[in-house]
Amino acid sequence: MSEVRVLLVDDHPVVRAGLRAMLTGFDGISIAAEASDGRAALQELARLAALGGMPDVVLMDLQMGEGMDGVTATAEIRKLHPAPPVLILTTYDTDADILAAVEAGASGYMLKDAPPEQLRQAVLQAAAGGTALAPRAAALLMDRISNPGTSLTPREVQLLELLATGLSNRAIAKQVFISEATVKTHLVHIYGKLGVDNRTAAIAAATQRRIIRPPGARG
Amino acid sequence: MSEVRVLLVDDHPVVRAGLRAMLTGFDGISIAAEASDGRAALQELARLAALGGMPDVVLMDLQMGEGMDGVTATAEIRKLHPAPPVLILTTYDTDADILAAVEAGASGYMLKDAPPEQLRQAVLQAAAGGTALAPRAAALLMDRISNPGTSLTPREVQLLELLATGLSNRAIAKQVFISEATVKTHLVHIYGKLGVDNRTAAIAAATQRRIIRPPGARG
DNA sequence: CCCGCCGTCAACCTTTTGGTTGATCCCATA
DNA sequence: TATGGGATCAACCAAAAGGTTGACGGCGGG
Repeated sequence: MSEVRVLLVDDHPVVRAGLRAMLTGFDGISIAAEASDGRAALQELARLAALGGMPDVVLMDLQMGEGMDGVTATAEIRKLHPAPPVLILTTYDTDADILAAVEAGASGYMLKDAPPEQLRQAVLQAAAGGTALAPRAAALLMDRISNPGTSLTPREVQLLELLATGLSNRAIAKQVFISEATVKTHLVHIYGKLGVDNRTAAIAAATQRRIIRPPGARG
Repeated sequence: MSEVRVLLVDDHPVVRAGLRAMLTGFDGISIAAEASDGRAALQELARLAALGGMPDVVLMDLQMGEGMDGVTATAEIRKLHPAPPVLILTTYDTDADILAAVEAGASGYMLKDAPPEQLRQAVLQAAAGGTALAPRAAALLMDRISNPGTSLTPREVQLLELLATGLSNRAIAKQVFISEATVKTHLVHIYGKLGVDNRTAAIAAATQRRIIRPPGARG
């Protein structure tokens, strides 16, 4: 059987060098190409496809500074190409990241602090059409199917976004043409659903869960 | 002249592999040892010191999961050993991170997305007793000496970070062992400097200006 | 040596939030 | 049609935050 060819996607040269060194050190794995963000990854895939040398697996970081992020890139790949499974390799294992990646169609979710051997297994697994999940990712998905979970309504998310810009209740009320009382009612509901008891904690929680974007987020 | 010997400190095997591959690829740089967190780094230094083979520079990540973080480790190194300069190599370039690192006695502050050549220069620079700063870090420090009055003090930045996690004034006070009155005083100063009049707006402004990381940006 | 900034704290007052109860209207759907 | 959830609002009270004034010790630069 031929080698498993990997497309590396990570914005840090250092990390790409590390993955290249680590993966090429394994039998049966080689690097097909590298990209520094999601858009570059799509271009690489198009280029490789034209050459008839589609990679067997895409190893993708989630957070990528300025460029297209990993979730978007994963969704794009899934939309455009049937072929290469996407294996997420990232630093964080928060619910939001894991769920977003899985929803985007990732075949696996691994953490960068995983030992090399686990990484090798995951790459081979994904290339073979299987899935590879870090323990916490697996646990989360199991938990999610048993607990549907109370989610925020669109209106609540909207208020949360305004909240995060630093507006007072009165200012929010004016902005969306409702009374201050209604704003407070919404906020109480939001706090309850997020499990917090004040507005700053709500912003922190909502940002963490990617319900809203961080104030001043770029891209 | 002999080689510059580097102690790598990063919790990710992949990143260490990348740095090792990259740095050993340069003439005049070699890896003395590696450590996966601050405590391990201190132990490595003690071991190397006993062998009479102190490294010429410590290349340290700031965020290190479970173990001792990079700022603490840097401060410890500065306290215990006169010798090896510490060069920070990290993902974020917010004021908070930069200030904390410089205060802890770091000789430089570089970002992981820096091109290899810049990294090489920085390592050599630091090893030679100089400093190496990423553009944003340099700009920040310049700004602080030219207009001292308008920028936030380290203490204020620290409170701002706690603020962004959703803590109440009382909780912040307990966290940093000061009175609630002092917290309020600091907040008033912060609001003034940021041109806002409440805590959520302060978080939004500080995030936008990259004084602090977005609430819930992990790592 | 003195002045200014930083960090600390207290007392006081006003404004904003948080939390509760209860109510109306609309809309979907069981 | 009945039931429930979402969105809206009011009144009320308690708690927290915002704002002001004043004060004190330390430390560094002029």
